[in-house]
Amino acid sequence: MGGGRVDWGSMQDSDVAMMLRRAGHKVTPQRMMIIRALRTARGHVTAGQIADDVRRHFPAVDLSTVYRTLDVLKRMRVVTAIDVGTGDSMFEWSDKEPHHHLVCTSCDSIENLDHHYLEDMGARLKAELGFEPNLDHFAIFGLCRECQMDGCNGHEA
Amino acid sequence: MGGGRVDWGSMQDSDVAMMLRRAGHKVTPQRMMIIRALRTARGHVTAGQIADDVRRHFPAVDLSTVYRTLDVLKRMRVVTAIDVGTGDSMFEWSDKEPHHHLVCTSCDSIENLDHHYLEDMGARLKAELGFEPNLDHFAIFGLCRECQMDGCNGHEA
DNA sequence: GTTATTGCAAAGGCTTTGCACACTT
DNA sequence: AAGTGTGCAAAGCCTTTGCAATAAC
Repeated sequence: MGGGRVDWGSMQDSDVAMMLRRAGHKVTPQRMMIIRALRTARGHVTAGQIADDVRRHFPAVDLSTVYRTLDVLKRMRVVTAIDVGTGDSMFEWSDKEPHHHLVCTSCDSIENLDHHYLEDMGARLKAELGFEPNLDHFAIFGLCRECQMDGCNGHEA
Repeated sequence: MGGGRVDWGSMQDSDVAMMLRRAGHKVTPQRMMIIRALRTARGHVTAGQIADDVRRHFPAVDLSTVYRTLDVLKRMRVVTAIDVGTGDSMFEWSDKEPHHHLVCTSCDSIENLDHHYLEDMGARLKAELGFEPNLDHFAIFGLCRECQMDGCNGHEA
């Protein structure tokens, strides 16, 4: 039972550093900058985007360091990974309410979706099927309002 | 407006061949065997599994041919691709009712989920947010009944 | 001083692409 | 005959891993 969701909303860098140490990890400049990149990103970012961001201040950071740090943060449950099928994973700092993503398959935009849209379904899965869904992060594909208007729903081929 | 879902349920190989031709594609033994592999698979298969299956009768088939054929079939909308985050895509012949997948993150089992579990949510997304979801295929992650029992919900780290 | 972490480089897995030859139409 | 489809090989992309040097504890 994973237990409660912590509110990291007002967390400071020093708090994150302490969490790292308490989890038995070391606090390095690279890690702090990766964390900062995640926290200042307005949403989901790829590992490559994090690396690019960090390199503006710290040019030598390697992608492998980013991936390894993301691994640590995922295990600490302060970062969530979502896979929207674009080939690369997207990562997000989990300081927000549980929420989900509406991915437009035409323009690749991603909007957030409030958790309550999935709650009913989740309850039914558990009650009727015995399946305990992990609804922390969910991606729903389709067409956003604009792309429906544009008629860019091409009958390809 | 993709339009209605055709019932391919009782389709025969010759029907598929005709569809290919009508879509301007050529009917080759490789394609027919790939199609057969997809149709006889009891669920979702990876490109590699299709290749292995086809090679039992036709050893020279290349993975690139499988991928290219899957592309054709996807555009003809007789095959659906789902991404369950395992790194490789899974493909499925779309001769069934729209349905979804419950993916157990502990034992990697995949059960099907009837469409009606998602219908309500889909309607709300459209009505309240203007987002037209594509609910043809959906993957929901979580723990199946057995893995909840086993307590293999490890607090990793 | 110990131990974890980094950067570099290389490998890994899945998928895509270029090209000449073969096959379907 | 015309044109698509195939196999082969190579490349592409994201991600992971091995290793010696480095930095945090």
